[in-house]
Amino acid sequence: MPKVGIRDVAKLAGVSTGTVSRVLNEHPSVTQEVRARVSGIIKELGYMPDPSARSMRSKVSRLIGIVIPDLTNPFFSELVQSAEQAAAKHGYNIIVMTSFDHPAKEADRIGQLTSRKVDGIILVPSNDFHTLKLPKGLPIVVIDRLMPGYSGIASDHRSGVRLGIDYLLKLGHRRIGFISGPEGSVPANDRLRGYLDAMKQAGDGGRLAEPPLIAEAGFDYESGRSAGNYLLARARHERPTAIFASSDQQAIGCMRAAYDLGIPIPAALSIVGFDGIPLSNMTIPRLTTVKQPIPKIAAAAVAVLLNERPVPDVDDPVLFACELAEGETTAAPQPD
Amino acid sequence: MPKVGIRDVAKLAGVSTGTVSRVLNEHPSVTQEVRARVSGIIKELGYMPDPSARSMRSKVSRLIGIVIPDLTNPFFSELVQSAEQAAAKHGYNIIVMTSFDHPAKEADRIGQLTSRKVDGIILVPSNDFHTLKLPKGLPIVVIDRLMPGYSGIASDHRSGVRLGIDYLLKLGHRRIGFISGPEGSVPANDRLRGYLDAMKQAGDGGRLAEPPLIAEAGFDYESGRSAGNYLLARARHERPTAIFASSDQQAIGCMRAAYDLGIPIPAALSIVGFDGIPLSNMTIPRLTTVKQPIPKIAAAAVAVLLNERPVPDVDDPVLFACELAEGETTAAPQPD
DNA sequence: TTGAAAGCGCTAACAG
DNA sequence: CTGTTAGCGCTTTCAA
Repeated sequence: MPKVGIRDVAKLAGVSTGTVSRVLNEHPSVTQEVRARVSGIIKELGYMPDPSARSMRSKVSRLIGIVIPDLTNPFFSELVQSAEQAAAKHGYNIIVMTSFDHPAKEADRIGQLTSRKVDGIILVPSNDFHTLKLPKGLPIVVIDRLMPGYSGIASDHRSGVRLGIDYLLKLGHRRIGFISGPEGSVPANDRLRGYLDAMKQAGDGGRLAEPPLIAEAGFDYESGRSAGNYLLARARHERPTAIFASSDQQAIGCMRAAYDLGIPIPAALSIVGFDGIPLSNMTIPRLTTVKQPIPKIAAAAVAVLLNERPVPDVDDPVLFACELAEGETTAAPQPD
Repeated sequence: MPKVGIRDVAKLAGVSTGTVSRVLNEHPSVTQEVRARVSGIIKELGYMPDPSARSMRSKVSRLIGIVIPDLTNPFFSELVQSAEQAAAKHGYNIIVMTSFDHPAKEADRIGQLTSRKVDGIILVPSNDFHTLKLPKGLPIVVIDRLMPGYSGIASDHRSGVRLGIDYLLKLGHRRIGFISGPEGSVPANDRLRGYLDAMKQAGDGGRLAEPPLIAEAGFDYESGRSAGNYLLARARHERPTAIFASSDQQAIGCMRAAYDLGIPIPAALSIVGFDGIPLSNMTIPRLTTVKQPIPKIAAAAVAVLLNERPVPDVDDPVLFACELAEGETTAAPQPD
């Protein structure tokens, strides 16, 4: 089977390779008739244009790179999967890379993608992104963990958290604890601000817990567990009756902490998570959480790279609304 | 910044483009001295060879495709991540694609990868793989869900399951239920056989439960839950005292079923899962599970595609051993 | 609207 | 060991 090339097609169709190329690229200036004949031959021969040759001439690789901190994190794997779907619709494919949250590895990966001449990069920066210099000239859209100075797309963490806190307030909770994300992380800060906003507004002039019930932590399970222990290891009347965690994994860690301390959920403690990963539906009890519109974010990022959507302004990121998914970890507080 | 090409390097180094190319490709026949000078210039100029041009000539894309049913499944996402790591060590990158377990989508994706001229494909076939025709001439290695007739790499499901069942037997369990995977799935069958092997061998001449305590299910959470309900919704003395699930997600679904039925774990029911995904460590109680050596599988698959490891024989797949990870969901059975 | 022809940037003979 | 040179398979002017 001696590999069929564009010339074979041209010969059989009785046209020049130029015309075949024009058919391939849907160039308007080709007669219906010729187009039909050529397309026919192409199908008949099972001809597949060589992408290397193509991209060498046209400078388009139909490849998008995506760099994330950790594919094992369900949030990111869903993101990648959504991006793949969106890209595939346009004939684009995705190269995935994991940075493991190491700025050096991250820089290396971005370099690889650059030299691969991908048409664009979707980046979820490592938490410590300050040293990162993004290559100019290659379209990059930052996702989720926004970086000041680069165009970004994310969900509206701040108002998303408010959704959760307001829900707890409405249930009657007042001593609401908060497990924050790592300091310096942009989304972590946004989430924290959402919490502070909501608490202040509901504040009844300062009747809320003092000192503030905030524990700083990484976004992972173990951190959430430690933070939960910290918030819950105190006398009953100063202990929060509800905790909002900045990630589902944290929330699940916090559930473990409560379990180890013998605190029943939701009877004695309500918990709300953030992210809406599949896992949140599998816990016992099912986790109440604020769900991020991951597919929307991914699709928008792809659309930007494909110029189907304007590039978001550098200091005005595109934000998508979150929604609350009620589970079984929330209930009205017990009377003191 | 007028894009630096191989000729710029050649000119500045006072050599021909051929020599630069040889340096790039680590061809042995270049003097240390010349090699050093050229490398210097390359670095100085920040020259990056154009991968399209390269692969057009050399027929090597340094790209590996990986097609899996669902990236959202933690087992597969870890697989992809491991593959990415292994590939990166050799200067290869990974294109991921999701088939959603649709044979048609799967075929399409494989076609895309073929026309992209990737150097090889790592494939986890859809459960219904029988219609699938793999393109000849492109190295493909099937992993996890082996396909008869294609070279494959997986963990040793059969003996892995025995590990779990033997553990339960040693704890004293006799009525051990089994949640199998979907019928027709090769790994599901292997796991089932592991169960049957172990039960028969421990059988004391047939004293084991009759009829067999087997429930068929998909590998997902909901299926596991239904299967759990099925196995547990019977009178106490005929109910299994332990259940082995063919996947962690099933096991977690089964935990939910037990919870809903008011059956305490591990007091009244022991559960063992299979896979060893991160999630198994986050449940309450922590899941005892049989852990698959995912990184080994991924690395071996990459090694095969890179010719660093012999291609496994078509009817003799490479199998890696699993290991038991003891959690908190297993204990000796209660006296009847 | 279509054909002819000139490369894209690199690798791989083939000489020397 | 190194230079020269002929393309890889396609896209894209430039003419016709």
